[in-house]
Amino acid sequence: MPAKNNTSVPGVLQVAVAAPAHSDLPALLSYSSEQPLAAGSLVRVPLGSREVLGIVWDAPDLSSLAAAPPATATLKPIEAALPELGHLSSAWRQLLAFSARYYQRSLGEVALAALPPQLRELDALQLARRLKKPARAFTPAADSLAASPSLTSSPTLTDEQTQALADFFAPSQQPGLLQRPALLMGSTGSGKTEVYLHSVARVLQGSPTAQALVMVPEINLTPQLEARFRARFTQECIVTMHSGMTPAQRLSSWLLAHSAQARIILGTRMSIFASAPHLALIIVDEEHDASYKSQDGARHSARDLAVMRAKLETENGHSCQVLLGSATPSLESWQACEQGRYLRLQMHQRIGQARLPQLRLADMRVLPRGTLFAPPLLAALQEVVARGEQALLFLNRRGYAPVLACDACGWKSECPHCSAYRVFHKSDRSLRCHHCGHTERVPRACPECGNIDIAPLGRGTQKLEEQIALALIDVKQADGNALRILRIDADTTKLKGALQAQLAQVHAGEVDILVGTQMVTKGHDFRRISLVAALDADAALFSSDFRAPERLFALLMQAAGRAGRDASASAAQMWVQTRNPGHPLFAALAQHDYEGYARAQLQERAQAQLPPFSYQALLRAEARSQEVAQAFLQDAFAAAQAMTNTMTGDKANTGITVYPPVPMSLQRVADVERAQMLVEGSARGALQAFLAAWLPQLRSFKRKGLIRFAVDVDPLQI
DNA sequence: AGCACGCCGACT
DNA sequence: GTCGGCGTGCTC
Repeated sequence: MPAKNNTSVPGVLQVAVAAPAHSDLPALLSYSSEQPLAAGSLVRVPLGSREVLGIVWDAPDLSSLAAAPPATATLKPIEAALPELGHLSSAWRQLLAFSARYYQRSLGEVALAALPPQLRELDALQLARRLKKPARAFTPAADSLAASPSLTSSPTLTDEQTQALADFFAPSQQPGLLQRPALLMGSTGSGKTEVYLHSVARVLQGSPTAQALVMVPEINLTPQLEARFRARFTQECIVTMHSGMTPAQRLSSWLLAHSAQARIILGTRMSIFASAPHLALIIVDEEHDASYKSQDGARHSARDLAVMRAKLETENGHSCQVLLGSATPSLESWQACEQGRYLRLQMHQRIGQARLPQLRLADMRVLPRGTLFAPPLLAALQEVVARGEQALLFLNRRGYAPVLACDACGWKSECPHCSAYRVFHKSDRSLRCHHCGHTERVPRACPECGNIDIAPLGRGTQKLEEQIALALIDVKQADGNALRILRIDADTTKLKGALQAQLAQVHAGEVDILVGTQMVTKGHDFRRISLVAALDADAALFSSDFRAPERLFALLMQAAGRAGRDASASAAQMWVQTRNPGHPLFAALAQHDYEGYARAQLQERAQAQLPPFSYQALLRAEARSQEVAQAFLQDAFAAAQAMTNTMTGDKANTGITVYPPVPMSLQRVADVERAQMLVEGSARGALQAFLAAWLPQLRSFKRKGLIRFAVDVDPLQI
């Protein structure tokens, strides 16, 4: 949708400012300005008693003028223009306008939140000073740029990699038409990163100004990604963008990308909003990963926005392609391939001799209750260690035990502020709530009845570390020394650089058995691990969340991918301890059959009319009491029903289904009660139209005790 | 969201 | 007599 300027008034600017979602303010505020400023320009404007950063926006077209702007004579003038900053491109503005509309937030909130915080804080003078300082990032000297190609030594591509690249860059059948997004399906170890590196090289060589954006799901993965790109593109300016950077670093990276000096941008989901005027390629690695969906503020999906951004950039005159990559794509992306909306690129083989690990199920039903490790798994661990290889034990629960309980009276370590148990951490003998952070020393005796015998129930990674050490106490390394066990989880990696240091220990072979949470299953390239074991996968098998099986399959595939990456390692094994060895998920996993599993899952989803065969939105309310949260949602529910009834008219079906409010599964967090209600639409457009008509009414249902409410469009967790 | 204004309790 | 609690209301 090209921007229309048909209601612009000379001397009047439409400006987006950081106004919250549910304030009375319109999306754009009018200010007077002596000089005309192009849309996308940055300005500082007075707002109430403060002065804030604003973005000059395209004048709205007549149809969207809800309320008449104030009389021109009474408009406040802008405080200052910031011409040194240039302007934000039309494609960028359209992306942010789309994001605001689709995720039902105000334009100003979304657009301003997409800029680096420091840019918002600095006034015109401070900014001018900041811009004089050369940005502290690697920029190649001009002469070396001309002298050597940007692409340095790269390994020979496999046939599959060559084919994937050829297909991705094949000229579109009809010139001028939008290139379809591509989904690169490559099993772990098939060399997806190499395809990314080549794609970026190709795009950068295709145009002297072209920029590429590469996203990874987690901040932890940026260092190794950055290392790979810096080693390959020694002559290019590369910047990173993630929330772990200091405000000054973030501003610096942003300015380099905005000024097009940086040609490669690496980052987490936030980088989808980077200003990059010549963006020609967006890569989304591990596109199935839930981390691409923002869980705070505007709940956007950076993966979905990447597809939209490529489209908008292309429509605005310069072609931009998008490449999604995963061994286990989201069912949404997989379905898009099946329907021909996305181009499928497949790589089945692992590089070199590396083979996918063999799945070994340990049937826990045949073992005495309370067995910690299946004997065959222990035997396999011993063999692995004896060969001087490494093993990874994976348990998705940190701490020592998830709950502490009293045998005598039944007391459990509930958090006083949340509807959850506090987790026992043995190292500092604390009870910690993983939701609100509330921490206390472990009581000596049961606080209810004084019984001394309070016992930890279940196990977390700390206990697992202890148990495996005990179970293998007689096992020595090949050279006769004691086993070295290392635990990696959020608790051991709190300090900056700790994770990198611990991973280095693993790489250096200073560790025999690695114990960890989900954190270690993602992306890290372990060379000598030949055995991976998932110790407690059963919980996810029977979860009420319809996406749980999809996630578990991806998680186990990804975990399995950590094993056997080195050709010299012996046959790699993936162990799963389960009481449900007959579950179809394991059969598919044993065959490494993502496609079969995806088909079966999609069929189930189709029958139940679940996404991607329907579209969902959640309305969430937080309040001082559950009654207030529910009462608010009840009003919203009634309004929604009234709407669908009127919308129905003569038709039998509006395509919208509204479900009654329910408490959230984690009902109380930090003394805030939470409830939600689900809205389902048979089509994206129908759901969007419904939300746009419904949400403006909700403000009038606000009541005392209601803290906030928000919608989550395309929620991942229900 | 900020940040004002505004009307009621314990301190120099 | 003032400092400060956070309840309502406004911001082109």
